[in-house]
Amino acid sequence: MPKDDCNTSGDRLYQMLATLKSHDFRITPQRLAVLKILAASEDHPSVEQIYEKVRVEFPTTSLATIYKIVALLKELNELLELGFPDESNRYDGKKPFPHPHVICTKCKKIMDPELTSFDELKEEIARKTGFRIIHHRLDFFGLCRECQKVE
Amino acid sequence: MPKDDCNTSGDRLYQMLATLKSHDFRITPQRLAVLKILAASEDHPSVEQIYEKVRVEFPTTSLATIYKIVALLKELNELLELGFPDESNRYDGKKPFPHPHVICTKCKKIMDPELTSFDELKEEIARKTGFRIIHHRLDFFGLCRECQKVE
DNA sequence: TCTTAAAGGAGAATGGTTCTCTATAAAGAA
DNA sequence: TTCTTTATAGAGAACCATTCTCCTTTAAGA
Repeated sequence: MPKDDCNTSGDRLYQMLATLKSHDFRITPQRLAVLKILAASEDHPSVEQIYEKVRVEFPTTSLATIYKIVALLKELNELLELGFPDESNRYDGKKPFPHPHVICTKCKKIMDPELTSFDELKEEIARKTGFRIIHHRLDFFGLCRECQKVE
Repeated sequence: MPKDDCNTSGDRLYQMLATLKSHDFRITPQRLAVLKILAASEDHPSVEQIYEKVRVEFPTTSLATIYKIVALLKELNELLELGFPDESNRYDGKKPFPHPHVICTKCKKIMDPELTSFDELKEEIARKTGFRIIHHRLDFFGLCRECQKVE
C-alpha cells in the first residue's frame, strides 16, 4: 500500500511498524506509543505534545527518547518534519511526503489543503533553474476561519 | 518606486534609507554598512556573513548589532527572512516580499527562480480552506547545476 | 556646542534540539 | 523458559543561533 493511500490510522500504524521491522529496528513500548499517536493525530503535533501524550501511559519516558524516535521515523521517510526556526518543529505522520500546509499564525493550527496542479509548477522550476529538485516546502500563513472571527 | 521594481542596488539602498528616515530611525555607520551589503548582495547572506563583511570596515562591530539591524529591517518589511531550523537564517534584501526560492542542499546556494502563475494557486488555497492568507513560503530543495556535476 | 534619547558593544541568557554515558530490555538462540 | 547480545531508553549536560540586559557611545535636532 502506498503511503498516500492510507485511509485509516490503523493502516498507517501497520505501515510504520512494517517499516521498522523490515529495517530490524526493535518495537519498544515507547516506539509503539509514538507510532500510535502519529498514526491517529489529526493535527500536526510537536515533540513536546507527543511527549505529553506518551507520558500518560509511560510516565518515565524521556524527552530525548521522543526526539530519537522522531528522528528515526524521519530518516525512514515515515514522518514529515515541518521545521520552524522560531518555535517547535511540527510533524505529520499521516502523509510523510512533501505537501502544502496552511498555518494559522494565531492559534498555530496546521491544515492540509487539497491542491491541484502543483507538479507543473515544480517542473517549471526545474527547467528554469537547472536544479534537480529533491523535495519542497510550501507553507501558507494566515488566519483560520475561527481566528478571523475573534480578531 | 515599488519594491519589486528596483533595477540597481543603488535603488534598493536609497529605498531602504528612505524607509528608515521616514520612520525617524537614525542612519548610523553600522546601519549604512548593512544596507549597502544587503542592497548589493546577489546571494542570500546569513547574519554571520553580513557581520564578517561589516567588520572589514568597522572591526569593532558587535554581532548583536547586526541582529538588531536585521530585525529592524524585517519589521519595516525591507528584508525577507528565510528561516531554517537547522542552520542560520538567510536574508533577501533585494526582494523583501515572499517569493519562491531554490536551495541547493549541498553548497547552500539560494536562488530566485522566475515563476508564472502562483497567484491562482494561492487563491485556490484560500477558497478551499477559508483561511485569509497573509504570506507564504515556497522552497524547492535539490542540487544546483554545479553540485550535480560533482556528486 | 549641547542635550538626550536612540543605538551600539559585550557578554550572559534562552530554548529547542542533540549528545554522552550508563542502565535497561527486546528478540533471537539454546 | 532462560540466556546473551546489543540496540534502546533515561537523565542531564552540551550545543548554538538568536535574544536579552545593561551600560556606554553617539546621531541629530536645538
